[in-house]
Formats: sequence, C-alpha cells, structure tokens
Amino acid sequence: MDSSMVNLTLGINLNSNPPHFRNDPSNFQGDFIDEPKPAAVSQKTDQHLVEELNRMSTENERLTKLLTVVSENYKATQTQLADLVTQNTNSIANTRKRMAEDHETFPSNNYYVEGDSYKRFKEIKTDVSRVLVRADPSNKSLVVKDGYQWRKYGQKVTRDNPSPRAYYKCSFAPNCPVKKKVQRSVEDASILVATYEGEHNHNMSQSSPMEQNQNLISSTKTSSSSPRSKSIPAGHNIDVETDAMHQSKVCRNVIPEVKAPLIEQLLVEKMASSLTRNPSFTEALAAAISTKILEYDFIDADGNW
DNA sequence: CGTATTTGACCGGCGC
DNA sequence: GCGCCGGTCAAATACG
Repeated sequence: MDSSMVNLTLGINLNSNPPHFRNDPSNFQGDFIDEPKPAAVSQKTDQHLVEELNRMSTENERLTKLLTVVSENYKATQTQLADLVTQNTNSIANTRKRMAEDHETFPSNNYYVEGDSYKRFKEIKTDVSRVLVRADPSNKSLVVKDGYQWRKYGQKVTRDNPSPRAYYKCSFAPNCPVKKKVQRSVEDASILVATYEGEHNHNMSQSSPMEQNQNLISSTKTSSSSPRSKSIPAGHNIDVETDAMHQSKVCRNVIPEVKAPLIEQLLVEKMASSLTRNPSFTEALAAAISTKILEYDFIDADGNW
C-alpha cells in the first residue's frame, strides 16, 4: 500500500454554495427550500450554517492530521518490515552457503567419514511438508482442514513451545502411513503450523476447495527425493525447498516473509476499523458525501444552483 | 452403541 | 546408568 491509499483528505469544499436545509442543517435528508424565506429566518439559518461549516472545517483538519499520523506510522512499520525481510534473505543465503560447504565435506547426505569407517548420519526425515494456516487465536482447537480425514492419537506439550502439539494419523485409508503434527506458532498464536510426514497412498476426500484452502498462509516442503507430487492436497501453494532452505526458513523465517501482504492487509483493516468506530469520522464522512451528492443533484449544466 | 478424542503411561533415542 | 524429551499406545471418556 502506498501512501496514496491513505490520502483520504475529505474533500469538503467549504467555499461552495451549501445546500439549504429546513430546520436542522445536520439533517442530511431534509427537504430543500426552493422558495425565498423571510430575512430574519434566512439570517438565523445562515448563521447556523456558518457555525456548522466551521465545525466541519475543524473536524476535517483534525481527521487530516489523524490520517497523516496513521500514514506515517504505516510507513515506519513498512520500513521495519523491509529490514526484517532483508535480514531473513541474508540469513537464508548464509545457510545455503554453509550447507553447500557441508555437502562438499560430506559427499553423501547420509554418510560421513570417521577414521576408516563410514558412519551413517541419522537419516534426515524425508517427505516432510510444513503448512502455515491462519486460525483464530481464541479457538484452542488444533485442527487444520486440508481435505483429508485425520484421527488424533496424541497430544504433547513440547519444550520449545507452550502450546500443545497434536498428533494425527490419516484415517481416510486404513493403511495410509501419513502423519501430521499441528502446533501453534511460538511467535504468532494465530498461526497453526502443520507438519506432514509421508505420502498418501489414496486420493483426497471430496471436501470443498474452500475448506481445503481455508486461511492457508504458506507451505514448505522437505524431501530428499526428486520433486514430485506430494502429500499436500491439491489447492495448496507448495514451495518446494531444499533441506537447507527448509532448515533456515522453518517458522522463524517463513512467517515474516509470507506475512508481508498479511500485515499490509491487517494494517488497512485496522485503520478502517478504527476510523469507522470513530463517530466523528463517520459523521464527517457522511456529511462530506451528502454535501457532494447534493451538490451534484442541484447544480445545473452551467454550475449554478 | 459406535466412533472420535483425551490423557496418562510407556518406549526409545540422546546427552551427560 | 540416568534423566530428559518427543513420539506413540491404549484405556477412559465424550459425543452424536
């Protein structure tokens, strides 16, 4: 979002001929007077209108200032976000470099040389995918709808995260080996991190695409085998990553990166929300819109009332 | 009553 | 060997 999006200065033309309202100038749905009025009444109404215009002018000024402040805050946040993304990119690049060096030292992913013998590395888990899903923080359930049927078989509180981790097995097919772990992100409780292990040996159940895609933020994949269609259901955006990329990006790095448009959206929503909650703002906005509409309605082709 | 979920117990790997 | 920790099992419980 650029600053133009928040350039919402209320274009109330205070110099234009205002519409005349009967009795209450704030009554925007009031009837218009097309007949001349007695001088005393007209003077009183004009005085009232001037007061109203002054009030609106002040309100307009105040709101403009408010928007400027919000705009500046947004710019500052955007700068911070850009810095974070840059840092993350550098971090990923460094990790890739390190892993490339490690790979030169140990030609195989799974073995390294010690003395005269080969010792097997603990095998890196293959076919591991990670999916980030937005969820309501107040909702304590650890359910990620992905189109498959899952049976929960355990729940544990792990050391690195205060929120519990739920363990699921695919129950759609009796011998499907796929397992899933779901845990809230330690950094953002509104994000569920689902880790899939294994490959489904069956087709996906026929749930709605909306359900399958619900609130998906991002997905990443770790696999030692060649890239191919994996266990993540169709409709999810799969980012195929190397182990190194995955190791460096898991949670800490993935979330800020994918949240850039999210933060943007949240900021806009927050701004809109706070503005619309402000009665003064809605009042002034309604006044501005009504004035403009009435101007258009009662101005003739030559611009005369 | 059948199925899904919960939860404490148990197991195995790992580090000290 | 012991303790810690993540993962799994299975009996108890909840729910439709």
